[in-house]
Amino acid sequence: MARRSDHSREELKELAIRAGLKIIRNEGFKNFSARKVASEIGYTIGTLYHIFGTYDDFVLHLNARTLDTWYSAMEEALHTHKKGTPIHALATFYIRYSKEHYNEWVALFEYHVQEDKRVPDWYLSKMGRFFVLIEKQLLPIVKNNRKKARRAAQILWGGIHGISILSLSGKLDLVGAESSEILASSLVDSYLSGINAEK
Amino acid sequence: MARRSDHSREELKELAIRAGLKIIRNEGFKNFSARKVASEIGYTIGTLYHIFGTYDDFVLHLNARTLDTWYSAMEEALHTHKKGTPIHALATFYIRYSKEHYNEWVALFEYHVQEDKRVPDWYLSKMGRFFVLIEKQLLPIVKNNRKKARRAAQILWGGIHGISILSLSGKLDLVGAESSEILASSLVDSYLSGINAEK
DNA sequence: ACCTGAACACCGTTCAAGT
DNA sequence: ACCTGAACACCGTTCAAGT
Repeated sequence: MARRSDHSREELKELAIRAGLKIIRNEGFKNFSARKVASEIGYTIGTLYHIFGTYDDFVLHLNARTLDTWYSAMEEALHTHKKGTPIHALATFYIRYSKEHYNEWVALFEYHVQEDKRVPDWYLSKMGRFFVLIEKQLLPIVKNNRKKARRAAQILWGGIHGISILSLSGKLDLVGAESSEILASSLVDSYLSGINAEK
Repeated sequence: MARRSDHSREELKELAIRAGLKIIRNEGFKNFSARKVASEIGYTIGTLYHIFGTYDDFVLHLNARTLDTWYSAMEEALHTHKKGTPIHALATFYIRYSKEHYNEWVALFEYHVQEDKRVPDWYLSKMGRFFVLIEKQLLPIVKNNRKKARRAAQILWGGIHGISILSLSGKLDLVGAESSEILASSLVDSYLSGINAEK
């Protein structure tokens, strides 16, 4: 038994990615497995390895898809936001999105490749787009100082990310529960106001 | 065969925690398993479950130990720092510590309990101490406004945490590599300067 | 060339059975 | 009461063997 030509390699890849994200979404990353995906799409585990090489590569492709979806939604949010600065719109969107897509978001940031292996460049550049987008919004605020904008983008993105993590993993619960939206927005306020006070 | 009274329940617990942290430290959280700990301390996997109840509870106890060690070191850092503000000292210490104890730190923040289960209160209060410590340093900066200090503590801790994560997981690599120390320090500078500009 | 499925070396979890 | 170790239902990974 072999050589079912039901699907091309590309179709198979797409099938596996969709099924994988569906499992992550519905059952959480903790209950995700390559074997579950195989059985879901009606192929064997061997085929999945034939396509993706290794478990880590498979997850990387799933996360890449999540990043693509996320980035599109973020651009959309940027173009349609009505009130507040673009930076506030992005911060608010981050918090809301990570809450609504909690399970995909966990897979995205809780998954670390082995210490000896490096994250591939094509994946890093997908991450990089987010920083570029924020940097662009920051430029007019810092008088077109690119270096300053770049640094601010990293700090703000990291900061909002951290607030989101602590909040979603329940680690802010005991500390007096201001919502992560308020914290993120307050971070943006104070940080931007501080960055302009310096000369 | 049974009823070896080589160790009391408490001794066994301590043995397991030390062995567990050793494995995490040396081989990473990804290669950690309860079975490895059992074989390391010369007991069976059944005994480990007898003591800790479940895998999740075991990891929680390991992370609790990490938090204790970390908190002590942080207090120490606060009392011995020479230059800069206390907040800067704490921020710098966070970055350095998470880098030096990377594997334990991954176990600490990459591990999420099941969505339906809540993080137990005794564990949350261990997390809470960090916020209290920061809050105390912030109070004089915000004119003894407790609410403001509390919010600032959450934002700064979250922010530094996020910068640390992005940096350690290699996600800032492509974006132009300013060190996480500089980013964290810059966050503190601008944020505190911004928080004081508001009235 | 493409896909299978068995084999391997692991997991967490449970629990009847020993002393 | 304390601890064992086998059993269960899973994993990721590999690869000879089929068409």
